[in-house]
Amino acid sequence: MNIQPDHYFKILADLTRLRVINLISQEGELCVCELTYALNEIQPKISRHLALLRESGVVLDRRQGQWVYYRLNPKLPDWAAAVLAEAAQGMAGKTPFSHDLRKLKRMPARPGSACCA
Amino acid sequence: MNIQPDHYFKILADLTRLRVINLISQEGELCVCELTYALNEIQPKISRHLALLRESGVVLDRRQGQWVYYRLNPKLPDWAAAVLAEAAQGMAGKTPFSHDLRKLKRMPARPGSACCA
DNA sequence: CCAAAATATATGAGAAATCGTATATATGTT
DNA sequence: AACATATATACGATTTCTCATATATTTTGG
Repeated sequence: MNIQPDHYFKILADLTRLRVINLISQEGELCVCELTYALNEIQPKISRHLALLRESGVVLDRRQGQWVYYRLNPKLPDWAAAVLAEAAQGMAGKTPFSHDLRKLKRMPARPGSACCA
Repeated sequence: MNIQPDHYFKILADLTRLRVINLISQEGELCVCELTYALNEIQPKISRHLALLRESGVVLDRRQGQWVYYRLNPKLPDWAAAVLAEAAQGMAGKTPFSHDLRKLKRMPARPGSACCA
């Protein structure tokens, strides 16, 4: 994977995308409806931002049944992955980033969760 | 200093500004005419981008005679400074970043240089 | 004080990014 | 097949960025 720094920063220069990346980094893998719920945004908005992240190679997607799960691309260049790690420091404890994970945890009937174990 | 990650990435999400930051990081301090020469851009364009960097607190300026020198703000949050350090890795060896420093070195009559020692 | 050099700002135009709404596609269920 | 859920995309409108050109400000040298 190769990416120009200015393109990469353009990708990160959006609040919704940063929140998505932040949540995905913390959880490993999330589907669209989880992100939609956690960020309290409408689905097409989340989907469009995920499409941009996918097309630019920042995230990978995987369909499982009716859900599509997104994860970080492990082939990101080292410097780009390091930028995300540093950004995580900047987001830690700040609104709205810190609220997103808590909201996610409170989501009823999350797709992966054992609802009927 | 405090800065929201998404705002910070917006600031970095421009090729001209990244080139400016990259050169300033490498040289410590540069005036507008040096940046204008090295990047081969018109002066108002450089000046406007520097104004944005100054207003957002990423760089500081200092007037010395007819020249205004710009340097990185040492009070950048740790994570923000670290992002710049990682970005430098991404810029290393890539066009146009790698050309800028060489062009600067070839600048005739650089303001700080001892032209008449 | 006047001219030249360095820098900053104002302005209007064009390009790009983002958004909400509507709609299309894919999957699972009955 | 019909329907519901999850996700993706198309579209037009609005906002935001960036730019080149023109002009203002500051400083130096005569």
